[in-house]
Amino acid sequence: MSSEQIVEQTTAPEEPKRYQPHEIEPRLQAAWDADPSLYAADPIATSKKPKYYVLEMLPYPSGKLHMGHVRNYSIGDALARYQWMNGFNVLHPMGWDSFGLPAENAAIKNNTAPREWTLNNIAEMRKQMQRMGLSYDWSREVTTCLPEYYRWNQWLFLEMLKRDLAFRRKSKVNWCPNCNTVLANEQVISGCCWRHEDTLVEQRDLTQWFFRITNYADELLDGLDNLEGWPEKVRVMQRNWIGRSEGAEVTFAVDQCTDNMTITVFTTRIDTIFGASSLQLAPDHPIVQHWASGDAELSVEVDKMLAEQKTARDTDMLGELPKHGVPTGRSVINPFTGEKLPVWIANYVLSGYGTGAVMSVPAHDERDFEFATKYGLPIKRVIAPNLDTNDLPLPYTDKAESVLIDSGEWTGEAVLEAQEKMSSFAEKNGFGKKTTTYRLKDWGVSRQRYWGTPIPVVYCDKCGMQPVPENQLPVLLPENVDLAVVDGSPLSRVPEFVNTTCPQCDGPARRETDTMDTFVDSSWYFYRYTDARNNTAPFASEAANYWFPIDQYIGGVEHAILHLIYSRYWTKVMRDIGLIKNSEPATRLFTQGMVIKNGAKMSKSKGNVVSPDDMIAKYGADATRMYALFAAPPDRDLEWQEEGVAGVYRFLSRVHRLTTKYAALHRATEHTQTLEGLSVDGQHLLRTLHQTIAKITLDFSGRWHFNTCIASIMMLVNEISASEAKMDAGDISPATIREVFRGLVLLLAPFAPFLSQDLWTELGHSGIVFRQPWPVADAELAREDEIEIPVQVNGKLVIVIKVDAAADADTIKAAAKADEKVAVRIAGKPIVKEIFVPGKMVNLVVKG
RNA sequence: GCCCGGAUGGUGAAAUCGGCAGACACAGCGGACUUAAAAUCCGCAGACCGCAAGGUCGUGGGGGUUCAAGUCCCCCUCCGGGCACCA
Repeated sequence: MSSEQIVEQTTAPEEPKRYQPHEIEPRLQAAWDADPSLYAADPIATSKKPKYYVLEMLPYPSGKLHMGHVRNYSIGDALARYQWMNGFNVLHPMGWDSFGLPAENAAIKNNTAPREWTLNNIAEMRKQMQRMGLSYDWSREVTTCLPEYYRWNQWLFLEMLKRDLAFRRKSKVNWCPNCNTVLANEQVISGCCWRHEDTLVEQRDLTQWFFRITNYADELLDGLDNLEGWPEKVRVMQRNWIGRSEGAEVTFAVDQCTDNMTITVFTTRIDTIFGASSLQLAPDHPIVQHWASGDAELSVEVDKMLAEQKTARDTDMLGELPKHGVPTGRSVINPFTGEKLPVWIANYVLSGYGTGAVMSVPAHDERDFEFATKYGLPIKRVIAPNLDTNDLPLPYTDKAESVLIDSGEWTGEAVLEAQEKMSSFAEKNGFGKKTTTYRLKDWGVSRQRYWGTPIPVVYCDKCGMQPVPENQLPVLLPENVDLAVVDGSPLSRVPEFVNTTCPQCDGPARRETDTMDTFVDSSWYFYRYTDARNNTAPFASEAANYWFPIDQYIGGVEHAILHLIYSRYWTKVMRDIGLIKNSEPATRLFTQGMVIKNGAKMSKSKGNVVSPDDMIAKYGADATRMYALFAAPPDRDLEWQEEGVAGVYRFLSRVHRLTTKYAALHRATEHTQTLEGLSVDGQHLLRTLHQTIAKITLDFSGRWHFNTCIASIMMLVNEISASEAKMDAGDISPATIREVFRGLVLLLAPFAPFLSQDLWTELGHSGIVFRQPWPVADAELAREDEIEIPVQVNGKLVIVIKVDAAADADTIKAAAKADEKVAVRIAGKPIVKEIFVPGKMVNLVVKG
């Protein structure tokens, strides 16, 4: 038996067109790929359409797409296609965040070059994205590890250097012994490296490059109030991260001190200063170091405390550390009262915040209270709800509607006013001022690793640090570098790279061998998309100003702090450099939920990873994408169930079968605007179509509950399916059938692009389905002429009656009372209230 | 400790403005088609009582507002996330 005979036997002749995504999808993708202009945005100069920039966060090219990517991109692609159909000039690009450690680690492990490994991964993932049918404009692809891109990192770095926004400083830095490099504060999670959750981060003293993000702390914070299109959650996280705290600095003179030594504290409660009973220093406060150097006993105590703080910080237990301290034997003078206060060293005071010194007011601070109780320090009440009620339990920390007591000339003042007046008083008298502190620290960007952007400066013994002149950019990352993990940057072991000449004096000089944090790359990549092939500037301002801000940015909430705060910062810097006009990168941000399996995030270690490739191989790209949108609303976590994908596949098969069945009829029927003389069944079908259009259109405009959009399309298809006999019998006009299938295919286009394109052609239409106008819901056709009204008696449902949609209240109430079941329940009982909600329900309240 | 989310059938979920709880699917059960199976199609399906008609209960728990509460208010439990001796 030949194989052809087998095919003949298994292919039922009456069903010649089965849904075959593996035939449709690659065929259409090949056709789309052959036309690179298909998804390219219109040129700025000629486009008359309004612009729409939709962007999904660019991935790290690990080699394979995971389900999180699939979900992220399915959301963005549905939106991009929808906006295209709504007549927007859509920019929907994609790129690769391709510098970073995994390439180096893979290179060490497999003995390949990071560049080769990365570019291979990119090629592989691009293929996967294309197989998924994502509508990216590949002519704008951005690959951050290529010199065409990273030279502009260097250029921007030099611009920041000119403006003193990039600077070098010796400081304590976070060091991951596993990555063998420095980490930014944002990359330290619970004392551990963000890439190595079980590796404790060490503190090292190194000279590092920083970006002055703190210059923009206020703008970054205040700007959040206007980002109404961002999730509140992200805004709160950024507010916490920036951590602005308004208060005052007060300087205390050290008592009996010959060299006029002072200690400055930061406090948000200067109003409580009359209740201060001691001054507490962080164990690593400079003055403590100074005193300890001449006091062996104190030195031992301080070292112990420091070790204890470090351990607690590493294990994320800083807050639980029992409070303790040691007296220094010295005192300071409270400048407000002239009182002598003992100076202690306390383990709950942190050097990294404020001034590393606090005044201790036990009566009005939980921590100070605990400390003072333990060591028997005086607890003096200076704040009360009012002058008469002054015996509430301590510590009393309320600020609002409280007044000062026993506070000299400020007694009786309200707390908030007293804070203003007392800071001014301190300032006038030279021992303090109003001030603001931030949790946000400057962004350390030096990395002692190979696979990143070289920092474009050189060091000359004669001329010092010199920026690389612009015409010498890019500083190319050398190839064939030994990546062995030992101290120091791998670049420092490449003499051809290190040894250069000073741009100032032409004498011998050494290049900077650190590379930039990869978050620099992703801080501005979305501007590059607007003019991706520009080789004389990072991008033309004209292009960026046309496209920006991004209308909709979509990505995971895990970037709420890192990427999303850095890129807001760069936007402000680039604005101040004069490159762009916008102050925020994106007006709307959407953070999609995680993809989980068996209740846990998919991960190799849990063995619950579902491969997108497998899903596409089994069910096709359309079914896989559509399931990702159908299984849960996009902002919630999504439990991946393969049976669900199979269900969507079956649904698409039904769509395919029905549409192809009526395709010939569709092709033979002229489009007619007049839909008069419709049969009841035809009317019904059209009504469902237009209700579905209305529902989906509404959802795209706000809620994005694509799961219910797809459910409504399923209902439409169920109804078409139920009308099959009537369509076949001629009870529904060809014009109606034509309308319904045409509408169905258009509605499906954002969710199942391949099938809709295939069916669009099958229906006899030419061209690209995503260039068709989005269907408009006709309110008249969508209107129900008969509605169902639930009738309640005393709030309990009795029956649902059908009434004319236009019926008035009295008619409906009468119909309700006339119903047998209702009549039985209200018989002989006085009706005390009749509630009628138009179009919704009737409730008869009876007595007894 | 503080700040965000969340909790609804066997499962994913729906109910957009306080108005029929469980749409749409998945899994399940029954049936049709088939020699048989797959595929497909039709039907059933919150729980409990009942042969049925029907009734009672039901959106994490407790209270409240209302003619009417998954939805609003108060208190509590659990789960997820973020922040945290931040002075």
